[in-house]
Amino acid sequence: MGKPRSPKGRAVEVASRLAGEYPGAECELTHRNPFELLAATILSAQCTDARVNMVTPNLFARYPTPQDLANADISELEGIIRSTGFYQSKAKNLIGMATKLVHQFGGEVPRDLDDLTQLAGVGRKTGNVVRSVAFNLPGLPVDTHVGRLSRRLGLTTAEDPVKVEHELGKFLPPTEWGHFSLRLILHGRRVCDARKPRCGDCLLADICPSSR
DNA sequence: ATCCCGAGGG
DNA sequence: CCCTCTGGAT
Repeated sequence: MGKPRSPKGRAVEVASRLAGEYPGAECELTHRNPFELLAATILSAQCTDARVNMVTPNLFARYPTPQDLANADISELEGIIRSTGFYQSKAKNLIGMATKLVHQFGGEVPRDLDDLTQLAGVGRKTGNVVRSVAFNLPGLPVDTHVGRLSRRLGLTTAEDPVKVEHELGKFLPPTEWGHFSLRLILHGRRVCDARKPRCGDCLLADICPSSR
């Protein structure tokens, strides 16, 4: 098969190869329900999944339901999530998120992206994670990895994550968005590192404009 | 010094 | 558009 020359052609080829390499790519944030995933994803801002997974067992044990989290003592909550960074704003956001869940969404995590992004601490990336992972609905989370790899691979030139999301979305069917995002993240962590990409070990090197 | 599954506020 | 928020790992 010839080298894809267009961004769309490359995107389709990248998606196909990554699906072969990481067939069972899953969200690595520990969670048992949509509420826990939502909380874990809020904590994941500028923080590794591994670090989030170190605090969430305590968090979920202490605040099992939106009602419990809505009533949390903010100092105690800050202590539990402190090591994930940005802990003051994250604590405030978790309480605000849970409060809105209780009072405006009947204690349930909404599925609509516009509803999700109304919640404190929930932006487009977090909303799309919850939609795609918890509800198996169309959602293309663009985090730092997805943005970086998409640009290196020549799938987009946009820096704005929302623009990246919309450009990538045109290249693939909505049913594949979630897995594509997960696989780019996994590949970004294992091979296409932000500081020292290991192009020699990359299965995409022959179609990557940035490979050296 | 730079990066990690960002989001809110000015 | 910019800035700020934060700890931990490399």
